[in-house]
Amino acid sequence: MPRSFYDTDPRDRARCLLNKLLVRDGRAGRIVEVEAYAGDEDPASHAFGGLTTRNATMFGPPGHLYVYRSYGIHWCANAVFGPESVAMAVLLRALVPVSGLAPMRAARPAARSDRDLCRGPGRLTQALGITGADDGADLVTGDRGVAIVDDGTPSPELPGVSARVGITRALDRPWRWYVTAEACVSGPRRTGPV
DNA sequence: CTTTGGATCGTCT
DNA sequence: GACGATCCAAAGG
Repeated sequence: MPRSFYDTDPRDRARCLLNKLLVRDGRAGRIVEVEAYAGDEDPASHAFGGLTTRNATMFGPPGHLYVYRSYGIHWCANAVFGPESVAMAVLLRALVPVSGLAPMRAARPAARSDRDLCRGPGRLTQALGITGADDGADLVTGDRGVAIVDDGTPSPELPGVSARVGITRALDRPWRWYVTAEACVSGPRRTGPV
């Protein structure tokens, strides 16, 4: 994806990431669930309240990877959106495994089936081997082996839409999008289509 | 299938 | 000193 793809408001463009590929060295998965976080306008965003050491990558140029530690245990991966100094991002919540299944299984012995390899934000980073060391990687150039690429598969015309998962504030904002009827979408219950 | 509780630690108050 | 943009195993229907 070109840099310009990311240099805009993720609330308008996050759904365009659906069906794109997240690639990590020999492993790849199709993005089927995303959430937009709108910086200082969004009480649920890590950037709400301004620049800190943790969220600094979100304030940088678009098209980079923002990785943070969740609940002290897991890593979660975002694509940074919007111009420099504007801290917006899209959380990648689920993938359909496409290639490199063997190393994914090795990285996630707890997964009972391939469906669970990348179903959830903490799980997909574990399956692809993404950690805090990858924070700041350039998704456009793939300078550190992580990239988002378009293989020609179009995004769904009518993605599912819902409130974001796992947050306690700004629950009224419908900024989660997913591929309807896709078994690898996360959550105990999948919300219905639009 | 659903619910529940524990793990674990960097970050910000 | 509290609290997460979570996951997993265990237990009950």
